[in-house]
Amino acid sequence: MNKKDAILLAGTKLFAEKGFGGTSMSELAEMTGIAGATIFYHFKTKEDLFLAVLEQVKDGILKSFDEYFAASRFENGLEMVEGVISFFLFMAGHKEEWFLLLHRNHPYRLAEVNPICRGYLEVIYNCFADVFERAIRRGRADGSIRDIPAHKTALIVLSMVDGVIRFKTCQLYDAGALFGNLMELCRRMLENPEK
Amino acid sequence: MNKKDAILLAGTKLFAEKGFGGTSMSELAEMTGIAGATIFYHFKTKEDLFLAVLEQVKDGILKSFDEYFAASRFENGLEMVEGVISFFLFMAGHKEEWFLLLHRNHPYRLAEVNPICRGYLEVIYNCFADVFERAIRRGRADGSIRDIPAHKTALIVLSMVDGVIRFKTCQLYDAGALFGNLMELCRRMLENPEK
DNA sequence: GCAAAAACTGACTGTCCAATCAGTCATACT
DNA sequence: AGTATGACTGATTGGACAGTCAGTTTTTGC
Repeated sequence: MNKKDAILLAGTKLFAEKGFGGTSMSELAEMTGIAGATIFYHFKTKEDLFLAVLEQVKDGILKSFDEYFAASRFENGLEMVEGVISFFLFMAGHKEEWFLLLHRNHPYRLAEVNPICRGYLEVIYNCFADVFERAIRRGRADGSIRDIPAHKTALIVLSMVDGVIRFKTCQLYDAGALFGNLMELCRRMLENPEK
Repeated sequence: MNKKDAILLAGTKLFAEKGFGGTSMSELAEMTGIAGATIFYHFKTKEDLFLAVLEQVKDGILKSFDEYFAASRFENGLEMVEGVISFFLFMAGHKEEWFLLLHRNHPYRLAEVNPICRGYLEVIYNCFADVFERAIRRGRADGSIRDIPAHKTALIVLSMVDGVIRFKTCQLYDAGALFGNLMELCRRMLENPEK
């Protein structure tokens, strides 16, 4: 593999597991078998590397959702919400390091002073909120979801799913065991009783 | 103020804002006007200080809920759930540093190897889950909440509230603006339609 | 008032780490 | 074959940091 990609790969893993402050460049060098100075040849500073990692995560998330929607069909909006929730939980299991990274505090601190970082985070969370919002709008149009504000409701559903994923990655309890309940509660929260 | 308490106070603030790795003992010393060595007189290591801070947070949370329940009366279980959610959000505004600390990754990493830390976190999250679970059980008994598993539902409601708080402390969007929607969605999720 | 204990401190140490730099190696083009 | 460009590296540097220690000041008990 390309050394630059190897650094990004190891960087994603380390930043996700140990955070920005907890990761040392020499550790990263040792892990990849690449000389320390080589990392600084490809990435000017540690922060630059972090931003490159975050950009990759952003691209990965956008691509994943694109592929998911390209391959999926839904009966109605409510089923689309349920599908998106399942996909979120699938992704959280499959790409745990993405969510570990996003559940750390450092990206948000950095975003306060670094517009590039802020930009990446905005794209990621806009994507997250958007997929739910689109599903809710569709559900309202087809009558499967009752008359509720799409954007705000999308943010709350996102918070809920994100909260469950965080509790799982923190090993506080198992999200898998809650899957069925989560779906049922979401359905009850959104569904149109008149239909 | 007692120097030990001043150290704990500043420690809570710094660990919450900058994390364990991002906080330096000399910074803490400078902030409090206390000599660096004095901190190590009261707390053997940086980790010891962190545990003491977490213990204080734990005690504060338990005390807050005790006081809240001592001062509150609820018509039924569903209203109790709503009251608890409001109180959570109130606390998240009032004691932001507690939630910043709990939304960091370090405590959970430390908990994997340090049983004292694990103990504190368990007490905190058991408290959180318990208050919701009690409310749901009461609601099921008085008929205001439909027939759903109390513990699992409590965990999901907790995830949702915790998720909203996290999004707020990360400055991704404002929890206040979602308050009304959150309450309405929760009510819809739990309420017993037969009543 | 005094002795013992507790609280506190300045100066220091060894370690670790981000970043630099001068220079080597591989590749591509002429 | 020669050279220019990009990829890579070992050795080093300067600063920051957790933790120590020997000694001073303050508090406590009598």
